[in-house]
Amino acid sequence: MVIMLQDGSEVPVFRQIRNQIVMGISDGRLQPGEKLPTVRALAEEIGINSMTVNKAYQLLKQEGYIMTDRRNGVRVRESFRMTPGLSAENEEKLCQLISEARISGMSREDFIKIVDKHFLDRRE
Amino acid sequence: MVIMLQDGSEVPVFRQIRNQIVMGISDGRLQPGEKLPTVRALAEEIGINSMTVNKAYQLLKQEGYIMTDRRNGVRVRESFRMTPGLSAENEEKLCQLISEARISGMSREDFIKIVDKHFLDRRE
DNA sequence: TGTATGTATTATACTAAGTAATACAAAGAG
DNA sequence: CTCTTTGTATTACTTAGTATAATACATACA
Repeated sequence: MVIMLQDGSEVPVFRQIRNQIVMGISDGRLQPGEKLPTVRALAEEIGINSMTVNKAYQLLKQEGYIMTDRRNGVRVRESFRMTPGLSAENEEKLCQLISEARISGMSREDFIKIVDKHFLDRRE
Repeated sequence: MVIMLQDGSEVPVFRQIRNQIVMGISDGRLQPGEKLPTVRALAEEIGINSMTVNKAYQLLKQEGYIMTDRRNGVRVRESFRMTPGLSAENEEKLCQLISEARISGMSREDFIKIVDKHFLDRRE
């Protein structure tokens, strides 16, 4: 899977990497057990420092999305043991999103259309 | 409307203020044309520097949520001339939220329940 | 003429992000 | 065994963002 950095973004690089890998897992571009690039390979590929890639991998590991092994490299976890639902932080973000959508005059139905567009998206 | 700061949060103070005011407008706690506290009053109320409050107000003004006047203070705008919908940035955030929800095993229906909970919430 | 308003300026301190250069432990390949 | 590649740890440095602090200014109302 290709990682594309948005250079003018206010989102830190390590977090952009983390986010794109999570989206890749969600939509099937990254399969369970699939091997990810090494920290050095990915760093060179996108032209950043390898410690920044390591930071992204550390975060993903801590969140339970990937597993790291000193010799085997980094792989997507086979099974995710998470309780289905939104984290408190994510529900807060969603609430904020909805507030701005409502003020703009967006309808509930149009909002759900966007939700469905992303929820049903799969590219496996 | 009472502004409550989360001290251990990674979200900057000026952005927490901005977010809470936007939510207040959305759910009706802040009415169109309603006067907001002065930068100095709000700063003292929540124990922060007045320039931090000013930064939040500047952001809200730039986004079209409030109007500032040198003598009249700060007021919620009477009408919001925005095109209904999500900004590109917000749709990206929503896509990210949904990815994490899907990986956790959350169903589309349960996600929409949370959406409705916030979309239908009004306290006017 | 007060005075209270948002705003501008300057300085300082702190933290996070990112880079850079190494070094180390582990495990497979030869 | 040695060599190489892996993730990881460490240290140092730069840059940018956040927040505070102390003023000062223009504006407009009482």
